[in-house]
Amino acid sequence: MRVSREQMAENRERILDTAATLFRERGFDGVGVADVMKAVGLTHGGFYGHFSSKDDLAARAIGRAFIQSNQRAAEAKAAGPQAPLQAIADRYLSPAHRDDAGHGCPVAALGCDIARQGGAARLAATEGVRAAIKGLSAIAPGETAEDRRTSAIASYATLVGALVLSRMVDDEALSDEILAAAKTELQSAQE
Amino acid sequence: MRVSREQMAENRERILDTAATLFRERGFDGVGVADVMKAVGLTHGGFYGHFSSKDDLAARAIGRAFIQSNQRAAEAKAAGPQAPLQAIADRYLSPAHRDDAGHGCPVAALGCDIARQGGAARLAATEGVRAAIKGLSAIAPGETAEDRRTSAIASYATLVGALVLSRMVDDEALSDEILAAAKTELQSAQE
DNA sequence: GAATTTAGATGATACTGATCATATAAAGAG
DNA sequence: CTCTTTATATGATCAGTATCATCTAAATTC
Repeated sequence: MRVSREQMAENRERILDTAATLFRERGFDGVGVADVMKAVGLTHGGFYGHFSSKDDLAARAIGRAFIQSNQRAAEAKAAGPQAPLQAIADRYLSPAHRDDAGHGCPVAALGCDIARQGGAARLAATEGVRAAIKGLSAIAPGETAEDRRTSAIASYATLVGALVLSRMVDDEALSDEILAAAKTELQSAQE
Repeated sequence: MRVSREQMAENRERILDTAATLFRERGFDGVGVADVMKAVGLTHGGFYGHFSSKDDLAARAIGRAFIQSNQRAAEAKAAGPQAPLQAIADRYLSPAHRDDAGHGCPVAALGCDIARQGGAARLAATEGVRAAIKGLSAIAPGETAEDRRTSAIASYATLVGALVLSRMVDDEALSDEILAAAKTELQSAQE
């Protein structure tokens, strides 16, 4: 059955958002086109009216996930009394973020998947990483702009690595310890 | 056709090694049982004489990858004139390691895949991470053992995150910059 | 409000992949 | 040297999965 023009646009948005979440939860190969469409409440056949292929969807979903993620980081900067980098680390390294990969950082959720992906998906991710580094550079410590950029990249890496490790391990105490250790180290690097 | 007892044991080893490499290169879902067996030079049917399932293989392959990886780190510690942590970082954050995921760190290559994996695979990875942290703790800076462990975990996270980021991006200059930035920051954290 | 367009539904196709039943030929036991 | 065992090979099954052709009913358009 046909739906209105704006309903269609909304459906497309929901497909993208749903895909961005499902991919982060289960990985690219863990989610089928039909899974995404079913989660949205549509049937699989209509998919190719919106996207040219699953890869196309993946690339756009990655782009969307990065935009949301970088936006959340920008929000965290502003809010709260702490230093901006500490505010970001507190959110990023929280158990809540660890336990909800579907709505979290796409690098931690899909980093190694993206590294194996081709063309468009890699490009979208590269833009996202660039934007994230730029955002962090504005609040990283350091005398020169170069120093701040170096520090921003290293902090980004620490955040990502700690979250990946904390999600991998099968022991909650160790997982919490990893998050806490990264937070502590980022704090002392700040001075 | 049947092969000798030791030939069979050797075949099993080769299946494990091959799987450990292929999984790191292409991810769990990117490699089929038949792919592994073909790479070893056997046919797919014989697989279930060696392992009870693909998940079983995955768990054992992860264990093997961690042992090899931690061993390489231990070797790097001893060799060379630099501080041990710097020696490890130099190897870990080298373009050679970035460009050869199949023989490198299983966390950077499969971290997010493992996080989605169940049971045995997670357990094997947890042991591997624990061992890696222990190894790094012995050479990390800090007054108390606790400080050293915290520092070791954070350094581990920085290494992993930087490698993942460097593999994700589609721009070699940026990729190199990420590796260099993490190396620099680990060096200055050392003092 | 009739004619036209089209978003999404239905169903088919062509692959791929995990798992297993059975066959076979070579190893190891006697 | 024969008999038994068994590591692999062959081939089948069953379940998914991406993609596409076709249909249909509702939204636009005139």
